[in-house]
Amino acid sequence: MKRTHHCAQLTAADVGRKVSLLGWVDSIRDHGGILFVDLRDREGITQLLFDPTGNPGPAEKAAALKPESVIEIEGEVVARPAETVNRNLGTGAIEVDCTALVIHNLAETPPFPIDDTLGEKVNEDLRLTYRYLDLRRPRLRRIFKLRHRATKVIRDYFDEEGFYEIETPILFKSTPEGAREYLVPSRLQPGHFYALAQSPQQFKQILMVGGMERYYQLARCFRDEDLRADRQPEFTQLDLEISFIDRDGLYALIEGLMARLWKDVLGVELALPFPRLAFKDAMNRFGSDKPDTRFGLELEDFTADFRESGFKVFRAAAESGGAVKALVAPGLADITQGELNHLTETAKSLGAKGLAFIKIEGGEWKSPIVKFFSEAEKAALSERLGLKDGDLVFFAADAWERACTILGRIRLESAALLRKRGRLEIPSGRYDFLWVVDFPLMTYDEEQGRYVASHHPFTAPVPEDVPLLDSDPKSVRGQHYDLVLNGTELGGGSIRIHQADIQKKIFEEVLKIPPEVVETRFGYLLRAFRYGCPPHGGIAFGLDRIMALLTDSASIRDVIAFPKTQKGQCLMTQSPGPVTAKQLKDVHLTPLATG
RNA sequence: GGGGUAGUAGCUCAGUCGGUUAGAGCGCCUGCCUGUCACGCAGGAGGCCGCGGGUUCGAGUCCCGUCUAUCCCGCCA
Repeated sequence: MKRTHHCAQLTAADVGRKVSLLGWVDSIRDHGGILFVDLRDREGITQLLFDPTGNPGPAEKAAALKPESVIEIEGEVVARPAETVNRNLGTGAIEVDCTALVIHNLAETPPFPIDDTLGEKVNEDLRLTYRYLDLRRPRLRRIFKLRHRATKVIRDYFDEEGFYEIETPILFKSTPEGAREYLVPSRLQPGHFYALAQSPQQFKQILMVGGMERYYQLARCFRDEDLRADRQPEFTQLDLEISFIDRDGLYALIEGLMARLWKDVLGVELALPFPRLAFKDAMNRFGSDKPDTRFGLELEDFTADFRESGFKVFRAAAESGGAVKALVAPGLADITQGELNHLTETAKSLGAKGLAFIKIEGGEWKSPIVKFFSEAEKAALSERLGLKDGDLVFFAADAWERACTILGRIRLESAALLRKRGRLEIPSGRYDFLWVVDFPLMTYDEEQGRYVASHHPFTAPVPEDVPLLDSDPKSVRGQHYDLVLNGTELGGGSIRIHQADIQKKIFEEVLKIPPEVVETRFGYLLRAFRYGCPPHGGIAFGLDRIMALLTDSASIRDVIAFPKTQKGQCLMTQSPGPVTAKQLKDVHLTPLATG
């Protein structure tokens, strides 16, 4: 089998050349006598000519072809008649006059069109069932080409920066502190289980203790949690860890990586360095710890203005240490009742009791609550929000973080409504990177009645906040950082604790994990920290999320070759599936009676 | 676990107020066609209206349940 060229290669310069091409039949145009085939391979399309007068054998065979069949041809490159040149095709000036045709695989009719515009609309479950057909669409071919290029750039960059690529175990032990894990029963150790690694976190820290200094990995990770458009049960992390580095060093390293990725993959120059925003400011201004800063619509704080308000709901929030936040959607006073109901439901799903609003129409404030406002309160709103006719104002009054979160969500929804009306434009090709920093090290978990690590328990506190660990844990800031792009969290990491005594204190005294549990789960790590542990830090990125942004994909399923559905199934292979009684017996499992 | 959306021909969809034989475009099959490139022309086949139950003289249409996909909340150290 010889292939002299691929299907995007031949041009007018090749006229007269004898060539051999292999690929898929993209389309057939049978004119009764003469017959054209568009031959497609990974690289492009070349038109084949089957002429019954010149080469009756191949032409007769070609009449039996069906789309998506795999064929091999030999022929001569000929110039197309001037008036039939296809300028939309790189190879449109020529065609191959076929002298031989081998049909390697005559395809059945595909269940859906292999076409970008038509195929995009086809139900995803059908496309996933026949993923190999979906993958033939140009859009997906481009995605996986770009994914390959991106991982190549990543490997080159870290190689130049002195990193080692090191693999860590996927079969790990259960560490119930984090995400729910996939359990793997051990055959050799009856009653014991591995857990599939939810991230290489602990191993990469041990690699630092092991003196590797600079580690990275494109690591497959597993989490048995409910899925979303940006979450799959198995996904790929770009994971790295560095000894002897501080936060600024890490920011510069990662900014260099992103700049290289965007340049080499998309040809886009990113402005460096990325802005940094404290968690508190991100919440106050955007109502999110992963703010989309491509548009304004920032939140304003009116807590002080309503501390003595006649409007009980606002006063109560302000008096009890919460916040009163407001958001203007310019020109959205024409919101429909349905849209407003939807926003209210959204606010309620986040714990709001309702969604207070004011429509400004014809110089009047139309709102169920405005009658409770004093003139001073109205003046404060009017002045600080710069209200104009046609504007719509939303309010949230609640505990600070909840009030921010609610309005943050309303901000995104309002932006979507404004975009739909053509009143807000977010240019495609705009990439707003930013670092979110100064996260609280702990947050108090009402359900468990104790503090839990906001990021993970290995995050080092900001040095000047260490004295507060005992007195006021919730105001201790962690040396944690998230990289956010256009409202998506690309990744996060931290400078780690590298001293056994501080790590033990965090586990036992702050997080209140019983010492014996600390010993079984993390004993080996604490032990390692006692034998010369370098200061270190790292970060991990969702490679799938990065690829989704680089390829403008709505879901990471588009950038994963064989993704799973929201119920965690692979529709093509029908996994997960049942196993035999013997298999269960081998791993010492007995099924529970169900139903 | 909860909320939203969708499910009608192979695909994408339409289907009025509950009414007679459920339609369209693409695809598929047959025939014709020697310069097309979304080739064209003529003809044809193709339906458990996701599934189950209910209301009704009558259900694709209304009600209840259920399944699947998807979006979101919870969850994701």
